[in-house]
Amino acid sequence: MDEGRRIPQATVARLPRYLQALVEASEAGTLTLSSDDLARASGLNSAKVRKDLSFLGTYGTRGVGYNVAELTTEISGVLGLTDDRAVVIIGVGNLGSALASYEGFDRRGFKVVALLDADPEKVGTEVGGHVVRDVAELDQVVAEHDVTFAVIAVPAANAQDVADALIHAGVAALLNFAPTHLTVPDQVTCRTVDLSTELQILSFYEQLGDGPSAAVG
Amino acid sequence: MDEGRRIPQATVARLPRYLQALVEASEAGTLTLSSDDLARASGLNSAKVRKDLSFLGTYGTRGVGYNVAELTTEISGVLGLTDDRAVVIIGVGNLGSALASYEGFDRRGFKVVALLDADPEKVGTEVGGHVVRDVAELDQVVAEHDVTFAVIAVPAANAQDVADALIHAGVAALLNFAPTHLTVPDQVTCRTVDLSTELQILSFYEQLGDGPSAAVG
DNA sequence: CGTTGTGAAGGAGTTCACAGCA
DNA sequence: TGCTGTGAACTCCTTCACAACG
Repeated sequence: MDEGRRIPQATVARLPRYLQALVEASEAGTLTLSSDDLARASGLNSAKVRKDLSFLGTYGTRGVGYNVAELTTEISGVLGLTDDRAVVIIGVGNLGSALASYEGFDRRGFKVVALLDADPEKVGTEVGGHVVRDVAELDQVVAEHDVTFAVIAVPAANAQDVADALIHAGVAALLNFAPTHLTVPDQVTCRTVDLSTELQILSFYEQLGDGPSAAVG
Repeated sequence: MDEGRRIPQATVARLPRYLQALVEASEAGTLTLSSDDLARASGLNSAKVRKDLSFLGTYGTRGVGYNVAELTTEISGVLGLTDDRAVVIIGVGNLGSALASYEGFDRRGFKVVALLDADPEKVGTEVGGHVVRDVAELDQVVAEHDVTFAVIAVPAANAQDVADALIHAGVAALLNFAPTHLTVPDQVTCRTVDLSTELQILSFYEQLGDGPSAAVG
């Protein structure tokens, strides 16, 4: 209930994994999980799990473990997943189209409210249950649906311009799939996921013949 | 030229960014870049850039900067990007199809040699210039093309089985897009990229009204 | 008795600040 | 003079080990 603590970045990056393990446990009818159970499900060790969860407060019971329902609620709350969040996807190429049809968004409370593209050929077509709108309507769409999240799936050359437009429109969080660094003001959060970067990192460890498994984005 | 050094994980994860900045500089006709130039292009600071590059050896010239061509070769070499690597994609759903058509792979020396799926309806169809093959042919495909990399784009429930089959077939590096932790032996490298995890992390920092921008996978 | 919660120790990564070299 | 390369300080994260407690 209290929120005085500052949660370390590394811990924040792992909370989604715990959440997923909790959801799976819940679906399987499990009522409590020990730090060791959570560790095995997430590929971590139990000390790390306990330390991470201790930053959220005291939710475990000694000798028993963590209550699945209670911890699920707590982590969801900390991550800000209690209300649905409106998301727009910019760029309806291969990746943008795939993301538009991805069910994982809705399942976690992220509601895709619009797809936008600059290509007149694409505007008006239907993709993943949405009619593609013109990127020029961005401000309007953002205001209309109170959009806070955007997914950038445009070519690298246009990504910074798109980001600037999104920020101007009032979007506060960007998930960037363009293989380029985006410069954003402090109050805007941006994460970049680059597939070829991932493969290159993989390549390094592969040629080493061994490497740290795992890795969240 | 020497390779006695152990390169820190954090540095490895940033090398692709430098490589990208170098390629862009090269295309723009720039011959040298200072650590400060590289820092600005990658959204880092110059001390970090210099420290990172110092792990590769001594490639800079004091008072001048780094030779673009030379450093490009060096980083490519360290990442093991000198030869083309054969990649298979397992799972031809929305995401798998998008990845099959993604040009970023080829551009970095990763050659998609086959798409595989378990669904008989999909086997035989053409996606991104490849005829989809049956996942039962996995061993054969891997042997045929000397495949070392695989992209897993199947539902979470099947991901571990697919990973096991890939490892059995001799694949050494996995890029997993299924939202689940995969257990792999030490000599196999696995990275997981989960879109909804990314959004959840984003959500945390968004509600904070501020956060660390950037983030490679 | 089993499992959490946590100080303390240890390790990794970042930043500082400047000597050293072109 | 300008920029690299790097020891040293610092901050952040992980692991250990055990007291506290249901």
